[in-house]
Amino acid sequence: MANQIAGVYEKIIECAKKEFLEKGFLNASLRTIAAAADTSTGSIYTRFGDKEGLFDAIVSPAIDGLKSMFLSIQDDFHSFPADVQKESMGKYTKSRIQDMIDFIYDNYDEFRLLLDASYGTEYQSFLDELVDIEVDYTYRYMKVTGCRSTESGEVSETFIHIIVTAYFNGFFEIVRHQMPKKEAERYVAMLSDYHMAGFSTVLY
Amino acid sequence: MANQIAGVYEKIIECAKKEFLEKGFLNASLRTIAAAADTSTGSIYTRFGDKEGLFDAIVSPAIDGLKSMFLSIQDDFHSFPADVQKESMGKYTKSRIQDMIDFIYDNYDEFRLLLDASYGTEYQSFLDELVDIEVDYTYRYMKVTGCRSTESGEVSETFIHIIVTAYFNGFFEIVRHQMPKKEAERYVAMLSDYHMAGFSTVLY
Amino acid sequence: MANQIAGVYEKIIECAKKEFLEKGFLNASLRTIAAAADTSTGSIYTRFGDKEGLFDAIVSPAIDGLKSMFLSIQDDFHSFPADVQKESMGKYTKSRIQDMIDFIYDNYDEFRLLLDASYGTEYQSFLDELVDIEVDYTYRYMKVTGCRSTESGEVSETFIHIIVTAYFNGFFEIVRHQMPKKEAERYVAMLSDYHMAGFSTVLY
Amino acid sequence: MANQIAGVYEKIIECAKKEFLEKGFLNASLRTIAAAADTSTGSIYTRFGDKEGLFDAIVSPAIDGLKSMFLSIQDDFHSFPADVQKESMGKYTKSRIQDMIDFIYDNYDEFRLLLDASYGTEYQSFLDELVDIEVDYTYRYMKVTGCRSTESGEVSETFIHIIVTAYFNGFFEIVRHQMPKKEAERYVAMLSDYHMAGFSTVLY
DNA sequence: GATGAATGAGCCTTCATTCAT
DNA sequence: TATGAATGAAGGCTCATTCAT
Repeated sequence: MANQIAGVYEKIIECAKKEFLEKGFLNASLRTIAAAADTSTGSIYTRFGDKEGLFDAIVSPAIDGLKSMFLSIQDDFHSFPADVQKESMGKYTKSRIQDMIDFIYDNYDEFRLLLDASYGTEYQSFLDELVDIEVDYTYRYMKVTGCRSTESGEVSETFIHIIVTAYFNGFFEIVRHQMPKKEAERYVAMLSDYHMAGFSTVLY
Repeated sequence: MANQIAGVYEKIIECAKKEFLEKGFLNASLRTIAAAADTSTGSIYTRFGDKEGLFDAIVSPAIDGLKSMFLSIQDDFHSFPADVQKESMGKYTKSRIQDMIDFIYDNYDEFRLLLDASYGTEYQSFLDELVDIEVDYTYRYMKVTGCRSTESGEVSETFIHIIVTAYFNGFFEIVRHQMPKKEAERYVAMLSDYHMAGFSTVLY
Repeated sequence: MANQIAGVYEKIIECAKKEFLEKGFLNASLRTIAAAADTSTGSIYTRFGDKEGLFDAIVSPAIDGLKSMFLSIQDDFHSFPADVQKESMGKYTKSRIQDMIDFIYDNYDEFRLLLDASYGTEYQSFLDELVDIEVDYTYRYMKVTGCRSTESGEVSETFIHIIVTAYFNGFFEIVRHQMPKKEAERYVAMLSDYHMAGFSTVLY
Repeated sequence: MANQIAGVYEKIIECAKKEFLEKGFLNASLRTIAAAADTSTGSIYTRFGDKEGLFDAIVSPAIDGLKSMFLSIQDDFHSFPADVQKESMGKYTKSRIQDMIDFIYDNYDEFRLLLDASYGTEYQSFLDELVDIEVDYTYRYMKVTGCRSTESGEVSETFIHIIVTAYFNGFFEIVRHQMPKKEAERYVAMLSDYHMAGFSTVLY
């Protein structure tokens, strides 16, 4: 059984990144990618199944990494006692967010792909998963801290969903705007304050 | 005089809406649209110039309507004396936002098109124009009300841009999530509070 | 019965000239012409039958004019006695050729159309008719002046045809090269000498 | 290894020749060609890139062959001493021209394509290259043999260009008129004499 | 006669995917 | 497993011409 030629996988990934970034998923051409990677279209299919599989391969490690990082951040936080959660929320969040920024800037192209070139893909709205996680934990947080806003019906689940989405959208502007990292860090800090304030208005 | 056959224009628009909504701009097929509308591809070209022209015809009245409504809201508000602006801001905004919601729900499909199916189109980021307007007026408001946050450099223009974008993105979730109108109204109200609070945190 | 609107015919002709010159017959668009002439495609069909008819209308007066001028030149010359023909040939030809040059420069665009933009048209090789006439008279001339080259078989009809074609092609380079008229006159003179010399080599 | 199916290339070429000859480049249809060759349009693109590439593939070997043959003829001749050039000119030319005729008749369809069906193609005026070469060498010849006509200004460059063009046009009438080869040979011989005579009239 | 919308075949080209080698 | 040619549907678009008004 012949093994796959070493290095081709990586080269395809590399060239595909470029092509997808340039033209978007829908307008990218597998032939162009194969040619740039000095290989055949067939070898893309062997490795990645199809066009979407290729996109997936590029992008899913970044997603998974971010997601699991995000999950562990949340888990850690929510394992604190309720009162600790309540008082450390702001501080804690801020400190851990830096890890996420680091991760994003270590995988910058992948996130640009996700945000700017994923139309036509299952990742079209990759934010949603992150949002869902955050929403989930927000609920737990509210329950634990005795926040009644949702139970009373004043605040619907959809609303929470939306503001969390807003938060993440805002967050990822650091990618969409291709901000230098230093700048990004300042913005995210302000954005957090901004949302924290909004949050307090709504949840109490 | 060779007039266009009555009703064909409307039928094309109607079928195009459906097709675009279903497949997105890029994947929509003019042939399919023409067939569904019982006419020829040529007749689409007669009426709309090209594929983008067709999309444009569907969507631009909605955009123009919303934009001009938005502009007049802003103009009205900013013609008040500074102190009136400052105290009436929240109330005023809320009352006029209802008009926008009404307008959006009167042109719901068009806005869904704009938000979910415009990839590949000049409207790819139709929000940006709205955002620009709002940002503009926000600056005027800050100047008039003596807010120093931007001048001091604490708050950069980019940041303002981003939070305004966040606000509009949040706002249009009522379309993306296809919320029933009643629900939408409540959400927007809360969203406004939410952002107003964030705003106060940042601008003072 | 409604008459055709005055001036439209001329305007169509004028705009069509421009379009044909620019794009060639095949790539020219009747719609473009109609639009430029502030009229409808239909009105082109009323006046000219079809695309080729339009080209024809522009170009055939120039052709007919040149042809009849050419014929009368030939007729005049060939009504001279044989000996007069023989000795005056060079001089006569030269003097009358000036008339043709004048005519061509008075209808310059039309001849450019004929030479550069007639592909796809029955005029693709408009020279041929002129050539045929000239060949005809050349034969008469040879018969009258007792030239035996063709009868002996040394010179075939096809050959004569070809060198006459060569002559006319050379002649019309004044159009293809868009030579200023003064320049054209000098060239044609030299070209005539050139061909006269070649002719004498072959016919005796 | 995915090789092209044997014989398809040739079959496409063959069918394309026919189609181009029949309808000219612009009006020829790739679909028709593909169908006639029992293959898909895509396979034309695989092999030839595009419509023009297909035309090119048919025609460029013939062009290149003729051009290089022509160049080597000229080079050989111009490597003779001036006096040899002057006296052997006629004889030499004639003998080598036979090679060109042979080559043309060995690639007859290709030259018909070039002359009658290349409108819309970069070969639209394939003669010009040949003419340029000839003009070039003509100048060298005049310099070497001490001909002063051009330096004195009596004969302009344009004029030389035109008569050389005339010569080549005359030459290729053997293709345009689809002359039998034997006939062609006789004609070309006479044409050469004819032009040689004209040439002497003008250049001395 | 004038209009110009309608027609619909036809154009070249591109593409993801398949599959014989 | 690698290759890359083959497929052939589908794409947007243009056009000369027709014909109802």
